[in-house]
Amino acid sequence: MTVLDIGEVARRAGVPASTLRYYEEKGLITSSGRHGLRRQYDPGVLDRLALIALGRTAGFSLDEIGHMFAPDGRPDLDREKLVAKAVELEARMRELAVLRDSLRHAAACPAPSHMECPTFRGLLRAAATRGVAVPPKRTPGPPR
Amino acid sequence: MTVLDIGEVARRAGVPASTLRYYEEKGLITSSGRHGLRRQYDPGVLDRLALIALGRTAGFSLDEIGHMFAPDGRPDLDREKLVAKAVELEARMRELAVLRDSLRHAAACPAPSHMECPTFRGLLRAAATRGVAVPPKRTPGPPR
DNA sequence: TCTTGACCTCAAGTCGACTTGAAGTAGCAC
DNA sequence: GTGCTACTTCAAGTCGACTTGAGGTCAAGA
Repeated sequence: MTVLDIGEVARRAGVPASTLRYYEEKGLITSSGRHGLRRQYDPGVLDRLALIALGRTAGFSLDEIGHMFAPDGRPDLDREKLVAKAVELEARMRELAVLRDSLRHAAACPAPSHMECPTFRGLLRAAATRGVAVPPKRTPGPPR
Repeated sequence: MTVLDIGEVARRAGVPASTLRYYEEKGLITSSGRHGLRRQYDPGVLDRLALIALGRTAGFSLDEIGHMFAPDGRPDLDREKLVAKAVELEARMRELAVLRDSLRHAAACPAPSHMECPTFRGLLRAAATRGVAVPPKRTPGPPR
């Protein structure tokens, strides 16, 4: 009954139509039909898009997210994977906490050069020896 | 006196030589000379690389990091930027915390389908309306 | 009926941070 | 003097997630 035009879905989900087409091509969403040329979606796609958005912010790739749907289209989340991701998030959070403290310290440190501050140097050593951690990605956003 | 061969620097800093060349090309590091064709670095480059690594894990781009060095090569960190980054990190951490809790909930939730769990749906709504947050980048690692 | 504007397809481009490959060179051990 | 090997340069390729552009279609409103 209530089918949504791609433009409507784009508006409601807050993503460009091009992204919807891309997701469809990748098999992440399905259009329920066409109105002329135009894709129509049923409202459930909004939940699905929300789940995709959620997965993205949790750091899952689109491919991984694709595997989170059962053939019938319902989410079929692997609970072990979820827990694993939670653990991963936690590690990342700890890293970020250290970093945040260090940044604050560096900002407040009275040493004339940061290089003369023992705390800062200690931090550097840690960063250097721990190997480069996974950097958070900057908002990709529309190029240009 | 003690100058380091590029291979030595690579080994000590834990980055491939190609990365060092790339950083040099970008103006992030400087080689102190050559031994034949080979780049030589003085030991200070290790600190600099550590600082670069640190900046990367804090989420600064290489370009931003490039601006963190004074012309004399000493770090010249803009304290306001550091604080701003700390604030940004904090926000990101809060996001991650929410996400972690949600993942854990989803993993433990007894509802037959996640879609029937009110908590999960609430989470989805949040993810959907908040707009897609900055996803953490996955370890880039060597392609292939 | 005509226009308009939102959609369509498909190929190619973008972004950052590197890596890879081909072809060449030079210091050091023998 | 010969090899080996670790370096050199330069251009091009890679990765994921999209976006952009050119050229085309079509339903609905005037």
